[in-house]
Amino acid sequence: MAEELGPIRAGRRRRPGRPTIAKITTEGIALAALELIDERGWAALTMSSLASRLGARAPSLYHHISGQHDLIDLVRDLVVAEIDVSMFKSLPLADALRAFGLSYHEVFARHPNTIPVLSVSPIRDGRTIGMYETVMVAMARHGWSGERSLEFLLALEYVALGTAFEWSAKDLMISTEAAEKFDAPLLASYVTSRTDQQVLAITTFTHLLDMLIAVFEVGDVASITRAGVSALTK
Amino acid sequence: MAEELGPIRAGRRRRPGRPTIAKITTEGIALAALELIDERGWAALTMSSLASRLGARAPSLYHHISGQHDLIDLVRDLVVAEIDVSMFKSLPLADALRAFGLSYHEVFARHPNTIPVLSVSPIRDGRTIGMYETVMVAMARHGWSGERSLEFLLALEYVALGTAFEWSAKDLMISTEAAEKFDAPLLASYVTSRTDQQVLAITTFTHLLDMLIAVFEVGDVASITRAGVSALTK
DNA sequence: ACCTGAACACCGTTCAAGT
DNA sequence: ACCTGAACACCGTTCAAGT
Repeated sequence: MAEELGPIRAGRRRRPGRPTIAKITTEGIALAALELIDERGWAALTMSSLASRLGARAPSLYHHISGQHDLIDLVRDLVVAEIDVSMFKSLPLADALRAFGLSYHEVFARHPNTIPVLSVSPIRDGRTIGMYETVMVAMARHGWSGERSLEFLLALEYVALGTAFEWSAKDLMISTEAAEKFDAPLLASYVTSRTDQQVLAITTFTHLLDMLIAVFEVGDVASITRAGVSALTK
Repeated sequence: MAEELGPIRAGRRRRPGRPTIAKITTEGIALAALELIDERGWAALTMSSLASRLGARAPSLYHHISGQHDLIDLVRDLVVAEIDVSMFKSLPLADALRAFGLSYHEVFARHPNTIPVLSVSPIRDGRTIGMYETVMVAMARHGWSGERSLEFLLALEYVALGTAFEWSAKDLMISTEAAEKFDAPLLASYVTSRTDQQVLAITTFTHLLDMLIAVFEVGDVASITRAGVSALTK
């Protein structure tokens, strides 16, 4: 005899209704979002693609996050969690800053696709604020002024994010093809010769980091004169 | 008697058909796009809003550009056109690099909303490639290696774009509210004390630029040792 | 409480119709 | 050649219906 199902079983997919155990958690959303960005970039992070990676539908996400806006904070929190700040408890300031800078760079070189959005979105998560505070406190303990501390930290970030993105992201900023197309032979030769991108990124960043530390160790950067540095011998 | 108009005059707006003089030009699109970004940011740059600023409809734009993709190149071309590179013909290298850096920073401080997209999109326009080549040629003439030239130029860009964006864009990266909310008193006090954002941005950038020039003037940045710079007296 | 389909307002882009 | 409305496939988000 005909079962009495009617339109209720018209489709083959799960019908609405609260599951006995939740399918989705905020942590799960964060992890899936970072995975998606690492693999395919922010443009691929749609509510639909994110939900399907979690075995659910886009509207379900709104029970756990308030909108796309929240995704940025969740992803930043995950990435910043990978940055080591423990060295400020044990090492002298200059050594700690170097180790911190290397860790910061390393983490973003591992997640270069996060940079385009994270580098231009206001910071709203506690973990990142906490990281800044840790660095600032260590600097203050060594007598650095607020201005000097902020200038150093921001310069470190710009250079770290810039090199990590420039040499790790899928699309390089300057392509050999573009340089050749517009008849810039010198630039083309420089760009082409950067063969091992990953190694060069770390080398370049390390040079710039050491330079920053050396200069800021002396005092406020305003006190460094061009004549002074020029007088240096190798 | 009823005029025989039917659906033809149903609306009051212009019907399709080629106008005797074109309403839109590629230059007009570029200028309108930059205006829109300066005023309201990239998110506000929709095909619809752009077309309406030109007195046309979104599909019309496709007769002049191939898609959103092209807008980035057009906007970059306009912005880079404002950067002065004439100093490389007249000034000694160090002075030319300083004047160039200041011009570069000034232009992006005037168009901070362009930074989030321009700083992470591959360069495809001839004017920007030409700017790089000009700087590279001047450096090569003074014996700078390709590696040294690229490292300097990229470091200059990261720092210039970073400071221009940090202190000029509508949303600051670190807000006093966030620092207070997450109990980071030192950071909060530093951020709060940055009262005159515009002036500080230029000051900070100038310090870092002078530092970069001083260090790179000596040689490849790899040759600068921490001990060497630390030995500097004020 | 939490998942869902349907619905809404908006995108970018294509295309045939019109001059 | 160039402008247009209509149409399409896709967004993010809301909400009532369902458990």
